[in-house]
Amino acid sequence: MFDILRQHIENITSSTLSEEEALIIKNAFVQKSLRRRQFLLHEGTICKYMAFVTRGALRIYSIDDKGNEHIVRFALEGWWICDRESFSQLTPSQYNIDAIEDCDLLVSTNEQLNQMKQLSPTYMKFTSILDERHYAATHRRIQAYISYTGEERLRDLMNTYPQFLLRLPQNMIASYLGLTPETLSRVRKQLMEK
Amino acid sequence: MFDILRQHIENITSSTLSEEEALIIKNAFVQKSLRRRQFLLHEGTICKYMAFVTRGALRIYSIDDKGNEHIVRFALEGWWICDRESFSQLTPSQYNIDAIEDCDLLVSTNEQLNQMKQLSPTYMKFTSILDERHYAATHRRIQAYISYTGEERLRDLMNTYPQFLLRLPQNMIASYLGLTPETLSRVRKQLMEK
DNA sequence: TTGGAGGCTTGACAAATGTCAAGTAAAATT
DNA sequence: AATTTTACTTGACATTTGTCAAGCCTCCAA
Repeated sequence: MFDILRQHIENITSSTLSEEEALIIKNAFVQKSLRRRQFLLHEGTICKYMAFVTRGALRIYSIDDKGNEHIVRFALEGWWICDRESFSQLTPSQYNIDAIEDCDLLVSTNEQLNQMKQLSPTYMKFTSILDERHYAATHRRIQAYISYTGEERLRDLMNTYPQFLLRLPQNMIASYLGLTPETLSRVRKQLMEK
Repeated sequence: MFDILRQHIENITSSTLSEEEALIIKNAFVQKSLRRRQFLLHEGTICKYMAFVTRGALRIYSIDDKGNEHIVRFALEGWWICDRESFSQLTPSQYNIDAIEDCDLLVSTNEQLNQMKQLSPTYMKFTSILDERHYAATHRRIQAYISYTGEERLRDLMNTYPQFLLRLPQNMIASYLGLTPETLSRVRKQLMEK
């Protein structure tokens, strides 16, 4: 299972990990499995783990005053998930993370990650590439919200992450897009007709 | 002018810069001034500079098919601005950055920043703290868009960045919130009446 | 001083999205 | 397989937001 992570790091950084470095990284992670609907993080608690997904799907979401869920992000195989604000500043999280499907994860703590950055230049490079990508992705997402209608955001999602539409339930897609399930249903229909 | 940046770095990192480190950092930046309406970045070009604002205000925005401007972010004194995707990956930017007021900036290139990270542990710490903060801020912003109405986003802005409302024109605030100027005007009125 | 130009507000109407309720389809559980 | 729960769709209507047009105000430049 660690091989998936190893290959992922090597792909992203275009480097080969020495056996020594690979061992350091391997030792920094613990294997963890979640059944559907189990939680990795509960609102109000501190996010202790950064998780790499080797199988399954998760979501991070908040719950507003009226009890509505708002999904901020999904994570599928090869993605990372955690509430980074809570994780790095040790503050109680406003978010929940739970499994949409049964999942296999490799989890690590903040101390272990920091140590790894010290010990492995490749891992350091890896995290900074991920940070850049995340930066770009969130920028694009904000852009989409301030500029696009629901239909345009759906079309954008179809181009950017078509897997989501095949794999995740409509009500979650709707929440991710900032729409109600009813509106998404109608917008989908309109889009079909074109 | 460099003293503002130096103190900023010291504040954020809770460290004191040695004279040697301070010099390294100082040498990595060049002073640059912009008059109102002058551009730091034009759409379609590569973003060569990361800018620290010592005086004035700027915005980063895109222009859609219909010619509407969409402001992604503002930068006031003590803030940083650049299109980081273009900056670090050397791709043409989809964004424009221009001065809302006359500005004084300290600008640096990607190579210089990377070199600085190598040479100054304090600067390295500084950038990772900023990354974390940026991460948290964009998360909150996405959150606001998927959960809030226009009125709620305005109220949120009043709590988070009250300076914006005093200093920046309404039409830009509207664009930042993803509303038309007309809608913002009405929403403001409603909020006053409460 | 005066004449724009741009920014802000308001009104009337249109389009997009939300809410509530009902019905149907699909999936999970027994 | 039967039952129960959950997800999805649709209709009717309410709310929010956008669009277009007009008017007012302020600031700046001629």
